[in-house]
Amino acid sequence: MSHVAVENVLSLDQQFAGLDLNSADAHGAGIKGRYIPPHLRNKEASRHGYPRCQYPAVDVYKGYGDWWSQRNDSNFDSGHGGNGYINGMNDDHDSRMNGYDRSGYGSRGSGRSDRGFYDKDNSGWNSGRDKDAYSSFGSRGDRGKGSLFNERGSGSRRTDDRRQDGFDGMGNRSDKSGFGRFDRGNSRWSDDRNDEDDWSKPLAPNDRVEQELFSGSNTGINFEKYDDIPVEATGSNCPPHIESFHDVTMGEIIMGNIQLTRYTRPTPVQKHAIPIIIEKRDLMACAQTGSGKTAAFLLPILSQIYADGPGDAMKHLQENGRYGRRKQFPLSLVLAPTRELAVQIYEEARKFAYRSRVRPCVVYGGADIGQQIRDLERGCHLLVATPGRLVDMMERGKIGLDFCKYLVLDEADRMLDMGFEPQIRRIVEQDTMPPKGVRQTMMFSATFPKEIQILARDFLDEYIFLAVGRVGSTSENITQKVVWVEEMDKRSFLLDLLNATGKDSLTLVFVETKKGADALEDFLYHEGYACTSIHGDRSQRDREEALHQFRSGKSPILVATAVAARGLDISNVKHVINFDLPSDIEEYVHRIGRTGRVGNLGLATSFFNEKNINITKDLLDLLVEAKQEVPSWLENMAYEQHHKSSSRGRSKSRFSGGFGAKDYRQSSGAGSSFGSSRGGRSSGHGGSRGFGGGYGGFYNSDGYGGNYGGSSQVDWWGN
DNA sequence: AAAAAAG
Repeated sequence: MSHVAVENVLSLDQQFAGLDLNSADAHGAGIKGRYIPPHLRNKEASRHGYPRCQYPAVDVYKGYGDWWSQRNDSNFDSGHGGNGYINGMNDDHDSRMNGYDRSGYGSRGSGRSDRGFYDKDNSGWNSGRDKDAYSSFGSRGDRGKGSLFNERGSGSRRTDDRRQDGFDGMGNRSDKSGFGRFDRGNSRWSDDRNDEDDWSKPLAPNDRVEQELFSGSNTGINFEKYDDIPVEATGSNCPPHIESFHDVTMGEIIMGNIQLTRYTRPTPVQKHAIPIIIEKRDLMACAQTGSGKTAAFLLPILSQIYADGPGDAMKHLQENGRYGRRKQFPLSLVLAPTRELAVQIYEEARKFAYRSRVRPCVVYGGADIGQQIRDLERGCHLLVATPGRLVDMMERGKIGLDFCKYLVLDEADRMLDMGFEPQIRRIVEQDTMPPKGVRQTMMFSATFPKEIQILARDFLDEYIFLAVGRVGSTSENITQKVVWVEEMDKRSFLLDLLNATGKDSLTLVFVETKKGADALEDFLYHEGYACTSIHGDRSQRDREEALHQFRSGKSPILVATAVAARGLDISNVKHVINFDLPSDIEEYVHRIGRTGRVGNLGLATSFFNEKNINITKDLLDLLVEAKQEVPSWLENMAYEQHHKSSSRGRSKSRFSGGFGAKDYRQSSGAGSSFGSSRGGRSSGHGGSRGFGGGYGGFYNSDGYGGNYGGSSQVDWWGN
């Protein structure tokens, strides 16, 4: 999770100009001619070195564009979709930097990592030079504690009230002087007491750690884009949302670390979730991918832990003397569905725990448990875990949840679905964790099917339901494309997409099976592409290495299964390709959410064919809601499907319904029932309905795509 | 029938 607020309000077009999607036709789109599938082209080129962009001009995106732009409304043509996308895919040169300049990012100079845009020197907090600023700041915090933290738990404090007690000054503290401004003389708390139970004061800074934690790049962001998103917050006495991190009291440690992460403004979900959590309310929160959910729970939870101190857990440890270390009693538990996501949340927690007494830990399967145990024994106050390894740790007596006051289910709908629910109940209900109502429970996800919401209530008490945007909707910062591609054509088409992608962009390719991931990675590798893959059958070491190679750009193409669909925050993912579409719409939402994060723009291309009929309607609805272009064939298919079988709503029967691919093709393959809603585009269209207009036209022109109807040799799951 | 998550 990374985000930084940007002052500029950028239109979508402007943002596109700032991405790699902008450069003028380079070598990609110039030549129009017969389409030659990549594997029939100059194979020699791919043998030597790096074939990307070396292929003769391929007009894929031109075709793509024709097809997209033949919509009647012209705003698509002139807007971001038409030119930006099509041209941009061909090459990227250095359009990003130019784009930044053009769109008001000029002051950032070198683009993403340049800090000139921000406060160059984030006050005494940053460098640690100004220790005085610190202790004085500490005293201010304690003043707050006297009038504020003692009230904790007394019920209905309003955020407004809390701002009266001396914390207002933080509101303007964006400059260096801010940190040192507070009464240096008043140090009776911070210096004299030196109380280990007072966790609200920052520990000494550490340049090395600070460098490690905060040197990571931060991408630009445009929150304003989200500002008109409808927000639904239901539940009794819902606390008012905040507009600034300073509108609520989170204490000096959190505020300092917010500065270090260069977050300047809360995202919409943070604006709403933070005060709710600070008020100790249970929460079920739904917010779009890439909208800052992780910080939305980490900030208020950690701030409460800092304010309240270790409490019972520490007493317990003390009473158990040196043996107390053997079993750790975290104050907060965050559960995540994949190991890599757990690690990512842990890394984020480390940032906000910097200079605090809170020690975050992470445990997950596939890694050396002895090492994890040793790390736990050094102290664990906030634990991030995947369920299986946590249960293991609990059964080994290494973790006790007796004092766990804060429970977070990240990707909550996944954590409560069939595969995980028993383990979650084992952890939350059948052990020593405080019951709901005593602990505070928070759930976050971008998707939250109704039936899972109902299930989730088992774990919540008097909760607030928060939805930022419609539940399950996608960010409008993601341009979504759906293309009809038969199984046999997928690889060829994928190569075209990859060849048209800028070298600096990361492309994430999703497949449905582990086997498929291996096969596709192998194929791409032999075609000379720098790619890697991640799936659940690979060793944990390999998984983490693959993710690292991808993140760092050494392997700008990552082939992945569902393991990478949720939560992973990888900057610079410009393109998500659903080589295989998933079978449910939630998975789709999460997958494409790996791009277009925190105000950046992204592109998602999905290969659709007769195997994906089960997702037709949900996909259509999603595209419409996200204001995306909808291929007419998809509309027609949804229509057909609707009238073929009575509506089953969104049921679990994703694979049932007696609506097989074969049936479908018989009923519509001739094209007649597929009467194109755009009429005039029918020449050369008959046998290529799937490609929709322009694309199909050229794709079929050399006969290559003529066999579009041919079924692949493999069955539904590739076996 | 798949992926994921303990070993």
